[in-house]
Amino acid sequence: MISTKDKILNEAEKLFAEQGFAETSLRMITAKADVNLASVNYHFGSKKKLIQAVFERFMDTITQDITSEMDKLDAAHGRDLSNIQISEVLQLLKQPIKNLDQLRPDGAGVFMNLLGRSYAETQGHIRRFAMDKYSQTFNRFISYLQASCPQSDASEIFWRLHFMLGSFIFSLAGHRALQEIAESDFNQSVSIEQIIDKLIPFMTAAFAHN
Amino acid sequence: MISTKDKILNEAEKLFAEQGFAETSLRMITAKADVNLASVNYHFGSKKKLIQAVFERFMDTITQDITSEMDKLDAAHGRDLSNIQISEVLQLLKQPIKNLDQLRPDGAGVFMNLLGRSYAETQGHIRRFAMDKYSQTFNRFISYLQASCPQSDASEIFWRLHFMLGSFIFSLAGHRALQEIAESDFNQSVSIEQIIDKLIPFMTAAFAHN
DNA sequence: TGTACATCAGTGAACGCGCGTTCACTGATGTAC
DNA sequence: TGTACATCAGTGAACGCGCGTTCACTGATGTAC
Repeated sequence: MISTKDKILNEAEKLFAEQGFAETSLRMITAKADVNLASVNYHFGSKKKLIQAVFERFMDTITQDITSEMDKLDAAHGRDLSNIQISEVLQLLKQPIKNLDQLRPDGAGVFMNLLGRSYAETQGHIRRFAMDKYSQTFNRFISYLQASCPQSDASEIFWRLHFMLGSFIFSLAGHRALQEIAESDFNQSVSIEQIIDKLIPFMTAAFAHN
Repeated sequence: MISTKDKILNEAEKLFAEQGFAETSLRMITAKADVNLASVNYHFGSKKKLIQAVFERFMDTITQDITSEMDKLDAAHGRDLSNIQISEVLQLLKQPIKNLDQLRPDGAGVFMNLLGRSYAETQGHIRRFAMDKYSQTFNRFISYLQASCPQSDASEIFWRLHFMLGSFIFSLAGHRALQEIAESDFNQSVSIEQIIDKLIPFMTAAFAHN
């Protein structure tokens, strides 16, 4: 039996991604989840904390997967990362994103939507919380990026990483609209995986320049 | 004297960009603009139409500027676009974005914020309206991109353009947060123009690959 | 094994509040004859 | 030039509605002695 808490989390996740945090009311969530309205405040305390819990569940999964991919990379290079390739570093993101997509229906799209909305948030309280909790994984990933781009200094890597983040969030969060256009204009049906497979070489070339 | 209608537009623009559409109430806007609450519905009909008007004012400006940059490019190449460079095509975006920034305080950030929020919108009604009204400029820009990337077919250009859009929107809409991090972590103060100057070569390299 | 009490998961109804919108109205300016 | 009427820009107050949150309560399960 799926618990009331998880029922709420599951429906909240979908609705937040589809409509945004402010546009989704607790009444919508509890109606879809078929639970009592007051149970949200019972289990989570407030709407704000529910948003954070939804975000955290996704982030925990993906950081774990990214960490295990980084461990694999370490093993493959025998801890000597001096001749690591950017393509390898970016490629490491693929499986974790694909896993998200299998974890739940349209998981990758939902997560990227959530991530984008969290960044757009007024007082960035999710961003700050994420920086705290996930900084270790984040910084480790940056160190691989630096190892593979010896020509770029730390600040340059920082900017490029965020340019890349923008592309990933924007094109995966809005993948449905893009897929529809690709379908109608070019008669071409493209999966999430294929989008990632276009994104990674595109970003690899961008990181490699200079 | 600045008209009531413009006072509303000016304040709405700022508040929408800072907090989002749903989070900004007509009462906040009219209080800041120092006009009567009912005047929003008098001049615009509804909150939804006000959002559209704010968006349109920015889009009209930037499409006009982009068009005139494209005219310049035509003139420089004597209408023969066969050996046009990607760097030229992307560079053409710089001045229009800079103009936005001078048009109003933090104009570029505000506009990119609005653009991002419009894309995230539930039923994409702004996206559809924009496609209609600005498709001519949009398609013309795509044709330059295609001329400069003869190795890529139309669908490939389409995907790359949206990857780029994501980077621009994400990093300019969130430029303040990024600037703060760059300041504190690298002791480096970066202007909007400098961000664009990092973005353009980054994207140029990405477009050029294959 | 039985009783008493505590904790947990959940519920139904109500709370006050801020929201977008509407409406009847005012006063200034423009137009027709 | 004067009068009548129409249009325009704006206003103050109220409308009903949906929101997040709270509260007193229930019933099941767990724990202590």
